Amino acid sequence: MASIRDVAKLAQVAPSTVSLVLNNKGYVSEVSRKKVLDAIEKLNYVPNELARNLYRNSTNIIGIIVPDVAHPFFGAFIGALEIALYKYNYKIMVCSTIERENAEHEIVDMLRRQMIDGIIMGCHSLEVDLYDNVNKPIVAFDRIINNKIPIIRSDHEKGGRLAAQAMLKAGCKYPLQITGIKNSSMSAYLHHSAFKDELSRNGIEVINYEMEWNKFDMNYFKRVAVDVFEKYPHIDGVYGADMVVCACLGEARKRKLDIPKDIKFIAYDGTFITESSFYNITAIVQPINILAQKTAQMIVSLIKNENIEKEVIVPISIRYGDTC
Amino acid sequence: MASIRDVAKLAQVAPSTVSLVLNNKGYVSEVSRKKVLDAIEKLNYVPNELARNLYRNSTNIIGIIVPDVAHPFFGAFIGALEIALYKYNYKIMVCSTIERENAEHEIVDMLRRQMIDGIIMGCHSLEVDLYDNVNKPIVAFDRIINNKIPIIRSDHEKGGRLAAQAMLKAGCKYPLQITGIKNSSMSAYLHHSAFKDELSRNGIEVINYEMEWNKFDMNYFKRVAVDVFEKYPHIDGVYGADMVVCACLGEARKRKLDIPKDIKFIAYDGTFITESSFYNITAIVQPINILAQKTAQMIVSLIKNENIEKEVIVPISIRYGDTC
DNA sequence: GTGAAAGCGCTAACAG
DNA sequence: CTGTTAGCGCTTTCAC
Repeated sequence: MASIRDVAKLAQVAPSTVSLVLNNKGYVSEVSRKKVLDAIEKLNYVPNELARNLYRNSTNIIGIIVPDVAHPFFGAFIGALEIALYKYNYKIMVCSTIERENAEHEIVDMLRRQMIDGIIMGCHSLEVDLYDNVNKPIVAFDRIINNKIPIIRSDHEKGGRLAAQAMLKAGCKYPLQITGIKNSSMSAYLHHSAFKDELSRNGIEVINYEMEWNKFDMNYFKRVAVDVFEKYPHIDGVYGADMVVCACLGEARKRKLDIPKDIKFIAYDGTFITESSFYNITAIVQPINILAQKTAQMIVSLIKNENIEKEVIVPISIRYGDTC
Repeated sequence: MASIRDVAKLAQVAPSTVSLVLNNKGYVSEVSRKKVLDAIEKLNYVPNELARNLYRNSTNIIGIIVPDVAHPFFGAFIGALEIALYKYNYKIMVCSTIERENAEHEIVDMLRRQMIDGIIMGCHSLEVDLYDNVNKPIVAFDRIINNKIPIIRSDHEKGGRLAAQAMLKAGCKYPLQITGIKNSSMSAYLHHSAFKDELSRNGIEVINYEMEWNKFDMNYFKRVAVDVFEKYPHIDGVYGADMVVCACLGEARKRKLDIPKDIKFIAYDGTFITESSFYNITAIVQPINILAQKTAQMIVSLIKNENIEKEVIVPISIRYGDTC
């Protein structure tokens, strides 16, 4: 591995001159510049980023924690974040907490150890106090951690209301919603309670079906779907996150229900799977790209020590499909 | 930021002693150890990983390139890789090439600059010569780069054959396969040609429908589905990757075809979306966890300079659903 | 314009 | 068992 000193030696200049050329800083005579560039070429020299990182005390890497990369919502979010952060010259390092409980500790630790410049926290931590003494850039995505850490999320209250209104308009009388909520600090709580309230205000009571929390595999959702229809065969509307609604649609088919006549479905999130199913599923669509852009912007501002808003709420909308 | 020197000063020992304590190396008297630990506690000291990285000339980060993190296959692969690599104490850094053409250059560059210790290359590069002079750990996932870089993939030939046999058994006479292949170095080529050959051997000709390459969005697949049925309304079997098969199923529904009586479907990959659709889609299932484990194992061996196999081929199987 | 020198924070020889 | 010292490879003052 050629170092900057080797280049300097070959070019017959000082290491600092090489550095200036590399970083396009200060003034370097054309003669020296040429000699340096030639030497770099000849030695096939590549600067060592680790030394730079040490000097600058930063890596231009942002850590991202999500429950599960393979989940369509988080997958899309991460993809969008990668692109958004790239514009600010940051790379991403992804950690999933599902199946790896201590991922959260680890990434906070990496922040402390200077391995990453900031964290985008998109999972539902149970150990909020983990973040108490970390006075470094952290942005919370769709989750309240503490009152110091800024948060970005969709307008879930409106999302829940939109869904409720669509159910009402479609003439739904016995709606059921499937929740997977640990506690009210999770913002999913917001749309589910808005959904319930809005319907209730119109004289319709929503059945709450509670799932296990932080479960994302299709087989589990299928079991939930079976259970939902066994316990509540009379329902004529289902509201829940994309994947579980997909599973319920499949179950409705097995039960030979006519969709949307017999039963209506609205999915929350509106990831590609609501469009890839047999039916186009009516969905409340979270604007993933905008969320990612805002999140990227915020973590970068935080790193630069700029002023930021404590809360960014992004508008949400409904996309009508065949199921409601 | 407290440094190792501050700790040493407070503990009244030398920095090297602190280092020994931190790394649990060599012998340190209980008295010194205690003093050091106290000082660390008091100063809230956290070692700076960047300095370590510089010294060791490694970061324990593996770069992963895929076309699209949000794609269900790659999402699952990345999730599995994260877990597999975690066991070897590596973190991952993800890059998608879709929408970011130069991601590939960048990540190779990071390898050169010592920012990452190795690369798992899971996208279909068009610039194979990019890798010619990189004499560092690279593993190719499902893709031939050059004869120096080891490859891991499923047994696609068998996958194609299994699909063909299932189609035959189901009595399919006019199968169509949807490909998205750039050139024969892509291993998708293998299963598609095996599929065609196997059916041909049984007197059945497969129609080839060629999609654009490296396109992964659902809307595109839906357009493809419409086009497929418009051009070839008489087909009674569709074979292709998960997402496009999902789209075709949706189109078949619109055309009121009876599934699987009128038309059969087999999806290649078998990601969760084949199980989340209205139907359980019959699929050739790539063993993502095993692929990820083998890939992780291989890149780690490569980093450690151990001997490795040049090619690892993992068995594949068919999962019967409702569509064939 | 350019070079010498200090230092980012840590590790590992090597004396003692 | 512990301290001194010399780097890892780069950047940046600060003289010249």
